Amino acid sequence: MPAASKLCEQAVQELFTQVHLRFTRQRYAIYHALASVHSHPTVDELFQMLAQANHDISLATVYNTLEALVKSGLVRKLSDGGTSARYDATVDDHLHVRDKNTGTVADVPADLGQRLLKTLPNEVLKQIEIELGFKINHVEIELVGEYASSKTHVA
Amino acid sequence: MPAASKLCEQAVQELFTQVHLRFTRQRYAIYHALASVHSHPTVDELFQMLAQANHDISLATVYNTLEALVKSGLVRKLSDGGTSARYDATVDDHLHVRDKNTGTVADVPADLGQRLLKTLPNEVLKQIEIELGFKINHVEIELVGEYASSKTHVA
DNA sequence: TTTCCTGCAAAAGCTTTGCAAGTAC
DNA sequence: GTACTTGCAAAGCTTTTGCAGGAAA
Repeated sequence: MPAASKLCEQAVQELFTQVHLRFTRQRYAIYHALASVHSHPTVDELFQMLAQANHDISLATVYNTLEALVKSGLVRKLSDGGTSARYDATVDDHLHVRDKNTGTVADVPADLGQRLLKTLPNEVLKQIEIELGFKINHVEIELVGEYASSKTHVA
Repeated sequence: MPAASKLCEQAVQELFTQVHLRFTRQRYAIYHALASVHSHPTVDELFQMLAQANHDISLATVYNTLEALVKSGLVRKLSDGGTSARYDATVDDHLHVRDKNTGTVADVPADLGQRLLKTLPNEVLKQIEIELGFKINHVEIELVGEYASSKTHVA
């Protein structure tokens, strides 16, 4: 499993080579930023982060690169509840928590997440694949709700 | 649980009253269309459906109404993998299957879905709520993959 | 050298909004 | 009668695209 454990240029370069992606300064910056951060940023948030870190990069490149990373399977595209997409450099199955009020997405601590994921009965998933003629690539679980403290603007 | 089992005007009107939504011809048409259909349409798909059924309605109203329905909890907003949102009139927890290639979302047959959902251990969910200070409103599970027959345009 | 990537700016989609007229309550 | 909805068109977002110059392999 190609986890983002080592983020030095060399490691990322190898990762890219494995999936036949050219290694560029911009792609490294984007992947590195995404893998270093625990939130699941939108394109624009990522763009801001990179801009502030003095990386000179264009918004279109962020879009293009993320699409390329998703296609290679190095990054996953998530739904935020709202208008724009969010991205996640962790591609193993894991749990997300989504705040209804803000759209932000956070990870559930690995141990708890695993406990929940491991309970999913494989034979049921297999049966779904057979009944629907559908190949499951991964399972996405989101706990939707709100933080106790975020009881702000609810209509 | 306010399920969309009876869709006559009266039933929907009651439903709306319960959640303090004014009952209008357009809102009825939108909710009825959404609840009658098994796919999980995008705003535009819904708008097309209504237009073809001779309902005279504006796109903005579809957006406004869906937002109102989501706020009242009568409808759920889903992520399609792509650019536009999808909507679902079934608010009980249930499983979705999302086709990577087309973005379409379908339901997993209720019996299979329930088998999977019932395995989720409540005590783990509770613990997540406590550890994160997060109130879980509902659980969203998506099986992402592709139909055996939809092996079309994959790069 | 060849092929792909980047950046810009322009275009295309999706969603929201202001406002006047209409409708539920 | 009052407050909320509708519909239109315009504005605001997010995302994609064409193309010329630049960089990786």
